[in-house]
Amino acid sequence: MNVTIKDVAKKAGVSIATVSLVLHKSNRISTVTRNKVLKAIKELNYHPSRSAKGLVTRTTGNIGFVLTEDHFLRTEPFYTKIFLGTEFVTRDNDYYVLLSTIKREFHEDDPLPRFILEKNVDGIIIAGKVPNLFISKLSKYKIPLVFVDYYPPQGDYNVVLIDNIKGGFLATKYLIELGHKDIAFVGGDITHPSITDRFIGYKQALESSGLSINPDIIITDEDYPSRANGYDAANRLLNQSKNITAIFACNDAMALGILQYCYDNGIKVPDDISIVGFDDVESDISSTPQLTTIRVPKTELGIEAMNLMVNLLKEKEKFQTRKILVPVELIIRTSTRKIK
Amino acid sequence: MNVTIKDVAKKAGVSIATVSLVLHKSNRISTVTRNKVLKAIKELNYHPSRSAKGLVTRTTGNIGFVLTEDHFLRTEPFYTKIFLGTEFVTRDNDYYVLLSTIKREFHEDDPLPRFILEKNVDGIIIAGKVPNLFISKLSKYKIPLVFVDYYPPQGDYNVVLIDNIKGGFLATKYLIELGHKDIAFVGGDITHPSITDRFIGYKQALESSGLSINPDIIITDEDYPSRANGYDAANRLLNQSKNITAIFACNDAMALGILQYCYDNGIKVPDDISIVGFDDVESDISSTPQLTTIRVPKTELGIEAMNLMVNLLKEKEKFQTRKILVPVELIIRTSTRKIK
DNA sequence: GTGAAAGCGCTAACAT
DNA sequence: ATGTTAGCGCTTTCAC
Repeated sequence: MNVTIKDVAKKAGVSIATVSLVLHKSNRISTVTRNKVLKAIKELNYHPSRSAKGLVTRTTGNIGFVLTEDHFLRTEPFYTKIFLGTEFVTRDNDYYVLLSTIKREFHEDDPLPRFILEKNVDGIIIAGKVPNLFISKLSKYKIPLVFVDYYPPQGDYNVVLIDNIKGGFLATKYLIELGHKDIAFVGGDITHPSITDRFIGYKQALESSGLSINPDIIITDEDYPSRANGYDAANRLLNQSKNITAIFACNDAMALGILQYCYDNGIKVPDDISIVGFDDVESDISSTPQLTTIRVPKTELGIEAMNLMVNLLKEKEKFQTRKILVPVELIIRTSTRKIK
Repeated sequence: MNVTIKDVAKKAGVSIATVSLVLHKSNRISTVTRNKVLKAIKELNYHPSRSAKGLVTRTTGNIGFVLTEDHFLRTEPFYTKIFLGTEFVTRDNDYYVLLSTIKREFHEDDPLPRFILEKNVDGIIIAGKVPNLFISKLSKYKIPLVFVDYYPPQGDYNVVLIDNIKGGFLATKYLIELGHKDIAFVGGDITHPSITDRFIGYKQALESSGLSINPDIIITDEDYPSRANGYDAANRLLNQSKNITAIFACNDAMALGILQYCYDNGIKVPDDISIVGFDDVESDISSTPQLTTIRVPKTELGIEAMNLMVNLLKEKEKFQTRKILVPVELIIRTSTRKIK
């Protein structure tokens, strides 16, 4: 059999209550006794049974992590890294993470993740955009929630977000500082909050520099910010507006598509045109030229989200909803250049 | 409070033992009683407490899933899909999956995943190549193991593998049937069992067709089967051996690198050279031409691994180690053509 | 500062 | 065919 609290108590010559007290950092235990107990725990390699603990405390020690299947399977391991960040935090916090995907299209009678139905998590972290219907069904369960990289359209929630506005601002500001004036914006699904914010940052940078916003060089009608759609957007954009000297793409995938289009059509980057992306994905093969971009600390997002959750669970009632903005950083590489 | 077995018993007008018996599909319960209980369970939306159950059965209901961090974060979601496969199976099997990554370089005093130290899993699935040191440290814990997409160099283990030999054979055989005779092999790390097997399949196909194996057109000294290394291998290969008409790359990443090299150097695919890959990766942007390849059912690998684990846990002692080979399939696209 | 004991929800051996 | 009950390992209240 496994070693239990009884074994520890016997070895340390104390009662099991004392062992429990030591484990919970109670200060009503003398240093001598505490050390005896700690020593016994170490020698026996004792680990408390989660089942027993859970039974009495009515907690599970599990945190659910939910995201849509397509997010989880994305080629760029964006959400995978967020997940990993949450996992890192739990290593020091005595929680386990249970991951479950849901369908991107969530229907009325689609099942919720089993850990929700069975109440087998103490809290749930939701990563990326999820269907509204899912959120509303989930709300009935009164489980603490933390959203990461997505803010639901309505309601007051705990969220951890990239500072997208700042990122859009930094990217655009940098291009302006390089002397660019005709700076195009290429976005995918502009209804996505992250893209909207990057676009806001773009506009703020232009305005703050006294540059006007030219709707002709703003492309936001692609349905998804993919590489292929970036290629397509570049095609439309560059054939129509000849005086563009720089493009801010809403993410690296689109930027890489634009880069590809330029390469295929003899447009030199950064000589003819400067390009800035967003995300800082590591491609399997690095692009030529290398992309100037906004670095998003993905793992950090997960770390922040799980820390938030852990605190939330610790403080219980008196916890107020919190918003955390994770800062981003401009990474200057070779897809941008100064112009006169 | 949550609804417990007592509530169900009261509602159904039976004892808690009867409820438990019904739950465990005992046949010593009359149909009438069973239905009463089932009805109460449904009406109360009762879910047994895992903690209580775990406490008495000394099980946790959790399965660990371990892989190296670099595997998990690979651009192509190969292992992510395997993981998802395991998750799918657990939805019907009342287990939860706990994922933990380990370092690719595992050192003597690196910590094992916490769920192992705390004995909080009933079994562990190990995906992809992991350090030998990790396996040997793990073995001390006497936890049932299933390996997926990797076979440890020594020991008798439960494994779920791709039929790599068959895949290598199918790919090469197809090229031979198209009339190719000078078929190069481009592999990455040839010491990796999967690559070794694909290479064996390659040789078997050549031999079975009476073709000789030409060491000059076999490149196996790249350290990792990446796109960049495929590019590099193509560079060396095609500058040195002018009469090659086809290349079997050990995976799609390398094949795409080769494709890129051909494109950059004016070599037409499939006109000048036919290329076959392995894995059937979906790229963010589909290559031109599209890659003929061997499809590997990734989710299926996870499903098989978890099924194996569930059965293993069910049968306990009398379980003999099992090997499962998951079949692969030739996917013919446009990177290959018949020659005269 | 420490211990005794109740009880969390369940399973399984035993009784009826 | 169904019920009674001990006990799994732990936390927590209450006594001392």
